[in-house]
Amino acid sequence: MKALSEAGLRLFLERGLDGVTIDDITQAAGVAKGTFYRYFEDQTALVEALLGPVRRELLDGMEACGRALASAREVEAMFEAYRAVAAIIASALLQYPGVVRLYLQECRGPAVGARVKIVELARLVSRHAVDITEKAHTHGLLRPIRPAVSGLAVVGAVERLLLAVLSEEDIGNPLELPDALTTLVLDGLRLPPGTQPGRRKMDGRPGRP
Amino acid sequence: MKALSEAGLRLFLERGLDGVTIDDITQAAGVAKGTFYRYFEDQTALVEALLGPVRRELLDGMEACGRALASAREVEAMFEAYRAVAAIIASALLQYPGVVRLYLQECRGPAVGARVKIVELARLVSRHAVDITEKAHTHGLLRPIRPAVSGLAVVGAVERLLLAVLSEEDIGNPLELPDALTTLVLDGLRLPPGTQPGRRKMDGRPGRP
DNA sequence: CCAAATAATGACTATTTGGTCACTTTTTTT
DNA sequence: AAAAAAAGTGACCAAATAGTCATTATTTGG
Repeated sequence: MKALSEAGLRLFLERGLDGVTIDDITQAAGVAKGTFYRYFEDQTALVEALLGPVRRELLDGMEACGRALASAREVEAMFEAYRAVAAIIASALLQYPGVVRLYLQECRGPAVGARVKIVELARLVSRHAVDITEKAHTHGLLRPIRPAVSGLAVVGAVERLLLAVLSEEDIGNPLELPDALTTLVLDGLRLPPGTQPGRRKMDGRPGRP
Repeated sequence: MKALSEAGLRLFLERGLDGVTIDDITQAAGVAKGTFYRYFEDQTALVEALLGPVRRELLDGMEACGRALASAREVEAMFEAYRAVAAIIASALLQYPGVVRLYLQECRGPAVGARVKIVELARLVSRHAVDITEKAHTHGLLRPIRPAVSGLAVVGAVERLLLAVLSEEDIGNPLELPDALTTLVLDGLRLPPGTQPGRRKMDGRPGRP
C-alpha cells in the first residue's frame, strides 16, 4: 500500500494526474492490478489519501491564523500570525514535498475526476488568504488595497516560490525565503525614496527611517 | 478548422488537456474524426496553434521590456517598461482570454505530450521576468532581494490575479488591477510607518514622505 | 500443525482511443 | 459542363484501459 502510494505520487509528478493509469501504478509498485483495488476504490481515492495530511495541516494552520488575527490589534501580532502560517507551510514542505508539488501542479486545473479534491483545497486556501487579509485590513493594518487582490497576490507569489524551491530552480537558500517574502510583501520592491540609486544596502532589511 | 480550435479550447478548459480526446473535439465541433487530422497532426499541434499568437505577443513584449530596461537609469523609465508589459498582458487577455486561461491552467504541469509548449512558454516567461528584475536590480533601482526571488514572486502574483479575473472571482474592477498591483509590488502591503492605524487613506497611493 | 481469514494475483471483458484510409461530397478550374 | 482538386466522412483496426473475479499464496489464531 505504501508502495502503491509512492509509485502513484511519483508517476503523478512525472506525467500529470490524467497521464497515469492504474496499470502504470501497479507496475511501478511491483504488484498486480487487483491489489490496487483492495486499497483504493479508484485513482481519485489514492489522490485523496495522498492529499489528506497536507490538507489538514494547512487548513488547520490557516484557520488558527484567522483566529489569531481576529484578536490582533497591532502590527506585531499580525506578523506573528503570518509567521505561524509560514511555519506550517515549511513543515508540510519538509514532510510531504511530493504532495505539495502535486498540489501546486494540479491546483489550477479544472475540477474534474481525480483533481476535484486538489482544486477544492486550492479554493479553500485562497478563501482563507483573502479572509485573513480582510481581517488585517479591517483593523487598519494594511494599505487600502482590496483584500481580494492583495490576498490572492500573496497566494500566487508564495505558490510560485514554493514551486521554485521544489523544482530546484536557483533561488538561493530556501531558508532565507520567508524573510525575503516578508520584506517583499510587507515593504515592497521599490527602493525607498531617499536612498541613493546604485548604492545598495546588502543586509536585506527594510531600513526605512 | 475554426470550429475545431474553438471546440478544442472549450473542452481543454472544461476537462484539462489530458481529459479531452480527438473524438470529443470532433463531435463538439460537429465534424467527422478524419477532418481533425486534415488540419492538425495531433492534439499537440492543435495546442501549439492555439498558443502561438499569445506566445509571440508575450515574448516580444517581455523582450522589449528587457531592452527598454537595459537603458533605463531612472525609476520612471523602469515604471514605463513595466507598464508596457502590463499593456501586452491586457491586450492578450482581451484578444485570447481562453488561451490565457489554458496557459494558466496547464503551465505548471509536467512537460509531457500536448503540454510541452505551454510549459516551455512558462519557463521563458519566468526567465524573462527574472532577467528583467536582474537588470533593474543591477541599476540599483530595487531593494536588495535576490532577483530570482522577487521576479518569480511577481510572476506568481500576476498569474494568480489573471486567473481570478478569468474565473470571475470577485476582485472588483479588473481595470484597477494594474494600479493595485503596482502599489502592491512597488510599495508593499504594509501601512507606511507614521500613518495612524485605523485611519486608512482611501486614494490608494503610496503617500510616503 | 491446521483451518480460517486475509492478501495477492493476473487472465478476462467491455469500452475507449488514436490513427488510417477508401470513399463521397463539394468546390474550383478549365 | 466536365474534369480535377480539395474537403469531408465514418467504418475499421490495433492498442490501451478500468474494473472484476475465480483462483492461489500467505498470514494468523487456536
